[in-house]
Order: sequence, then structure tokens, then C-alpha cells
Amino acid sequence: MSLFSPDPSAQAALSSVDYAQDLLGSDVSGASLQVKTEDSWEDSFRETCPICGDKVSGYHYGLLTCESCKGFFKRTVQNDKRYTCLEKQSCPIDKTQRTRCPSCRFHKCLSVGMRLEAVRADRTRGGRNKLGPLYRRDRQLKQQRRGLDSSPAGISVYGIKLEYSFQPQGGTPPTPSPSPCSYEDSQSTGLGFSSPLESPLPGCLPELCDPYCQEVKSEWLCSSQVRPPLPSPSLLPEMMHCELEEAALRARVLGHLQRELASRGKHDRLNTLGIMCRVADQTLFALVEWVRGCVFFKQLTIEVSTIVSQAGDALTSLLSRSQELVSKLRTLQLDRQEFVCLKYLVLFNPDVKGLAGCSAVERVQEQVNRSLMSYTAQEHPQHPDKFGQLLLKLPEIRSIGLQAEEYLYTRHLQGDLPCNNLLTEMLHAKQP
DNA sequence: GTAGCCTTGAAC
DNA sequence: GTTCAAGGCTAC
Repeated sequence: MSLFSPDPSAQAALSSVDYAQDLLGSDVSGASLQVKTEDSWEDSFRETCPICGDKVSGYHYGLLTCESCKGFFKRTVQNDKRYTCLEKQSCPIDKTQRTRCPSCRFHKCLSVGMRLEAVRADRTRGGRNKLGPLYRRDRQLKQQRRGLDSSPAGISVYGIKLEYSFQPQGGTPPTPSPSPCSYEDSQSTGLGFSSPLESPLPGCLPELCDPYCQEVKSEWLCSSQVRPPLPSPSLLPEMMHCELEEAALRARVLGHLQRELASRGKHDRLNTLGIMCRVADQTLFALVEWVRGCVFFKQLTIEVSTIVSQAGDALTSLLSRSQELVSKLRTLQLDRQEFVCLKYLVLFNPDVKGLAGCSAVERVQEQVNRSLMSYTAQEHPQHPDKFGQLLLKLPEIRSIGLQAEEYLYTRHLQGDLPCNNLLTEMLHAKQP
């Protein structure tokens, strides 16, 4: 069984911190495929490091990398190093030139998906972390992909039935094409692959390529003679197109609230929590509308959700954390494009507990990462660290979302929340 | 600072 | 007991 898992908790927290800092969201969990093969592990070592192309030594901080990039990433994060690129933040990173520009090397580490949170703050040695299941799934998916590569198209491998799939927007199956395709071409048939086990078409732009498509990657990342432009931010206009107009959203939420307050009698007034829940409810409607309309999400099917949630009394802390986050984002001069990218990164979160079939989500995350990196490099060259700084805010955004969720769940269990609204419905859905 | 090898220890 | 992804050590 396999599920896709959007994470509106953090979405809500991120989207509404300006005017309603206690929104909830939902999470889903489900079983994941558990297949381990000897071949897949051996095959892992035949791959090349997605950062420099050197020989892979194993999974490190979220993906298969070489020993030196592992060490570089560890040193950088552990020692909180800040690098500055002396060129245009687009230095080629390969085995022979990887030590030339640590700034671009670190950006590449982040953009291909190395996880900051996998570097232990307490420097504890040994043991395993929460990425273990991800590594297992990745190994398994690689194995599946190899099976697909050597099998006729469309035939399932190992008899595993997929319950979740990327679906072409037009409902027509993707047509394999041996020639390179444009982003628009890919859009016209959805993302061009119908399950997380299938790779995108060969020859597509790197933004739409699978993270392990080394042939294409090396072409645009490592060539020093003909260097293509920075990873195209062409995804951004598409993402911005789906964006709700914030002023209109505010007006809608406030208008609804005013009408509700006006319709209530003297003895039927809403208390503060009631007002906040109404705001949360309307914002959730808007968020659901955004999620439904957003690029990528339209191509997903979603299954049921369950979660075990624990209650906590945290409104003060929640508000203070949210305000602090907003303040940090303002200090970073977060603009609308970056805000939208963060929203996508929060929504398409492969770390969601119990998420299976997450490779498609990881691919989306990687594409958005690239778009964000490209955008910040082009639009804010005076702030070369901005991409990394923005990514560092994601754990806090997600954490605030979870805290909001826990708080609301507690109040929900105590019967403090108004009935018959979307918020309550979502909280009901979270009961184990 | 880099990168290859070693040690550690939780998950299986 | 084995695995393997963390952090540590150290020659360069």
C-alpha cells in the first residue's frame, strides 16, 4: 500500500502567521513497501555522487553520495560554515573541481537533497536515524526502476500494486519520446510518468528529471565549455499562477468573519478562540483551494489519513514561535516567489511520517529546490546565502504546524472548538 | 580544509 | 550477530 501525504499543518502555519497564527493541518500515515534485495545494495555503489560524480560510498544525509561530499557536508553543517562564491554562484562541481568553490558545492548538496537535519547537533555517534526507512525505500525504488528499465513499458514488477500515482492531466498515458522535451512538453502530459516507480522520460530538462538521471545532470552541471543558464526558474511562473492573491484572501476571510460576527446576537458572541477558529477555518478553505489548484498536486491522488496526535498546552509558545518565524523571514526579506517556493516545500514533504511512495514527492521537492536556488541566485546575488537560509527555516515552519495541530487537537478533545466546520472535520479525521 | 579510513551503536 | 549511516581521526 502506498500513500501520498500532503502536510497542510505547516502550510497553514506558514500561510497564516501574519493574521491567524494557530491553524491546524493534517497528516497521513500508512504502510510502506518493504523490500530489500542484495542486488540493489550492490547496484547503489555503481552510481555516481549526484554532487561531484565521484564513486558513491553509501547513503549519507539523505541520499547516495561519495565519501568526500559526505565529509564536506558534515563539516559545513557541524561548524556552521558560511561560504561566498567568488563567481556567479554557478561554479561547476565535479570530482576534479569540487574543492574550488565550497559555496557552490554546498548549494549543490542542498539542491540535490542532502538533509541538514541528518547532521546530529549533539554529535552522537553510531546508531540509525529516521532516514532509515527512506533509504530502504530508495533502494527498493532503484531496484524497481532497474526492473522497469529492462521490462516492457507498463508491466508491473514484483507484482506490487500501486495505489498512488501521478496521473497525466488529460488522462492519457504518457508517450515515450527519445528526444529531449521542454518543460511545456512535459506539462502537456502531466509529468510524464504514471507511478513513483517509473522514471521521467529520458532527455527531459533536469528540473523534471529523476534525481538519479546522472547523464542529464552531468551535462548541465559539469560542463565548463557550454554552460547552460542557471537551472531554469520556469517552474516559478507556473507556481505563481496557482497562487492565491493574498489581499483578496485576507479580504475574503475578514469579510466572512465580519458577516458571522454581525449575524450573532448579544448572547451568542464568539470568544477569542472561536474567532480564531473561524479565521483558521476560512484560511483552511483557501488553503485547500490552493492545494487543489496547485501545479503537481492536481496530478496526485490522495488516500485516507490517520494519525496519532498528542495534546499539548502551547498557545503562547505557538504564537511567540510564529511571530519569531515571521520576524526572521522579514529579516531575510522573503519575497512572494520565495514564499510560494517555501509553501511548496512544506506541502511536498517526503519526511511525513508513514509516507510511502515518496519518490515522486521527493522529485517535486527537488524541482522546487532548484527553482528556488536559481531564483535567489538570480534575483538576490548580493545575498548568496539566502537559499540556504530559507531552507533552514523549513524545519521550524513544519514544527510550528505540528505544534498548532497538537494544540487544536487538545482543544478539540476538550470540546472547546466550534462544531460543524472544516477545522473540526479535519481534527476528527485525525483521531486514531 | 580535504578525503579516506575507522569506530560507534540503533535498527533489524 | 549483522548492517550501515552516523561522527571521529589523521595524513595530506
